Amino acid sequence: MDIVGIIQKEIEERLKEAVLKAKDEGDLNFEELPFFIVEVPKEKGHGDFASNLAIILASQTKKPPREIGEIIIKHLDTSNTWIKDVEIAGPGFINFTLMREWLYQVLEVVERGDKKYGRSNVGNGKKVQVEFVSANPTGLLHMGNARGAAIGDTIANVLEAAGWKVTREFYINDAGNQIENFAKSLEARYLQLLGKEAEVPEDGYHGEDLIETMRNFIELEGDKYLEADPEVRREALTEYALKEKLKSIKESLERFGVAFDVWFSEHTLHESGAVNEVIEELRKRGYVYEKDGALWFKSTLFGDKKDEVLVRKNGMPTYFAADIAYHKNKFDRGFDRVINIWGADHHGHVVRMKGAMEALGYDKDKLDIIIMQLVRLFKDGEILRMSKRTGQYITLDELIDEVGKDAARFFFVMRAADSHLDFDLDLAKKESSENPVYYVQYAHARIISILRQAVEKGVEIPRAYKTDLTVLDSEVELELIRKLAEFPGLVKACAETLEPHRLPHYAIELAGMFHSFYTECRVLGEDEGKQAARLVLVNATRIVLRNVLNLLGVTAPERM
RNA sequence: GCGCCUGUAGCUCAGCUGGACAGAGCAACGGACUUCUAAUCCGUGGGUCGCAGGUUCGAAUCCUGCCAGGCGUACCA
Repeated sequence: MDIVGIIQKEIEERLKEAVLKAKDEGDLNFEELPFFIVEVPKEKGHGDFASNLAIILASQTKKPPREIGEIIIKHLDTSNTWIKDVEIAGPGFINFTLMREWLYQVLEVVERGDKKYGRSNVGNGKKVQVEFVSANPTGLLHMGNARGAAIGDTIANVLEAAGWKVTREFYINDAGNQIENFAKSLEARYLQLLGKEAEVPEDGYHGEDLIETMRNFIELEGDKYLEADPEVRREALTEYALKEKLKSIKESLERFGVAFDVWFSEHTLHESGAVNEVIEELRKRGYVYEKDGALWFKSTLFGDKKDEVLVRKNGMPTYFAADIAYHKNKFDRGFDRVINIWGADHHGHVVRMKGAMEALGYDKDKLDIIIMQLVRLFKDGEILRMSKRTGQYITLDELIDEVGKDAARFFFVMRAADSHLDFDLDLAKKESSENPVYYVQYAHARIISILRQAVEKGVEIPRAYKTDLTVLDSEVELELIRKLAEFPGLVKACAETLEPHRLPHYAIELAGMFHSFYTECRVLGEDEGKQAARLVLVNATRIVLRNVLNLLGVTAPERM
């Protein structure tokens, strides 16, 4: 339940009634009721809620906003509401001050909601698929993948909280050119380890992890592929290496707190004929032509700058063709909505992909593609270029080892996806104890400590509805409750905009307000009434803090 | 060249879809622990919101043009 939302709606209704009544009685003259908002103002001095209705109506009614405001207030019926006071302020805002009881009501709602506080049903049980990370299984996960993992998983969490039925999916690019390069690189390492002359191709994978992989392989299989037909050899090496890489990717993601529901192999799309089928389908629909021996998709029809190759001259379908088949497969599985999280290096792909879906007759608006800007890594004050080819990159595992899962996830989600992210490794290490995530977790640990000691003293944590909460009347206490009240609206907004970065900011603000409260207000040892009310407040804060941390995939520690 | 993203305090970034005097965290400086965890709190300083126009009662937010950075512009993925 979202008290703020309910009150907003209520005020909106009352305002509408007032304005229409004013019109009927000839006090206001306008054609159409314009769109207006009821919001929680940033400034405390502006009341609990505020509306811009009077300002919006100014141009239609040809009256000054403040005068319109007066007229609206004259016709406003505030009976049976929390509204205590209404006034015009600034350029014509209508500010509402509510009876304090609404805040006390919030505590009861938080307590009753408990784990469900913040959840809603705007998704209405519809099916949504979130595809993210989808890293090439030719190496380990790097910082860019890590950012995608944190953002994708949090978006999935938020959608779940908003009532969607979510499937988390990882698309395994286990086909195509890169696999060829991968195979050649593996072969070179294999031969090298067995004392033969061989070199990793220039556009191959130079990372040292492949040496390790081939060492493991030799331990199992020995040198029996030394004299084998190179094609057979490469296939055996690749099969083994892909399995090993995928396993370690899974393990890293698990450590990072990310669990996928579906691991979807690109290879199966080629094998099943799905890729050829979708190409045929596009051909039938007239979106395909041949040129220079290759088969092209007319992506320019959908706003792309150039057409895109589906099948190469050598007869091999491109990554794009397979990806179309994959996305068709997604829609055919009955998802009401499909969300992709891609790195900025794929942004050129967006228009084509949506175009292809349109060409196949799907609703392209059901496909959301979130483009995530790349992570720039700094070490010793210098930019560290990341590349799988050269094997120059910090892995997700190393990141977890150095700064921890919680800090890493929090840090990645804190930045908006479309902002470039500078990640200074030295700083992250150095500041690990000052990282904002600890600030939030510390608030939670402090709360648990209070509650624990209360129990030890034989003090029961009182229920809100049985407690006189009106003794919570200091500024810090009321501010804290206001913050708790914001939470459901925030989760809803994050789900709508697919922008989870507001969650960490909220968590920091909430923790900050709690820390201020903690310094200013004692809980245990106060007179019984005050102690009881504050225990209710502290417990409610615990619930919200835990819930927001859960959404972020960050642990809420009991001790620090 | 063209397309997408970005440009807000010394640094890293928010700014709730156009609202009421531009915020936070680091960093700097000054205070606060015999009392529920000082991984904390309180206070101070710091900004022509890249630049120039435009729309609007009102612009960091929308439009146009510049400037700077990132990414893309493969029969790679």
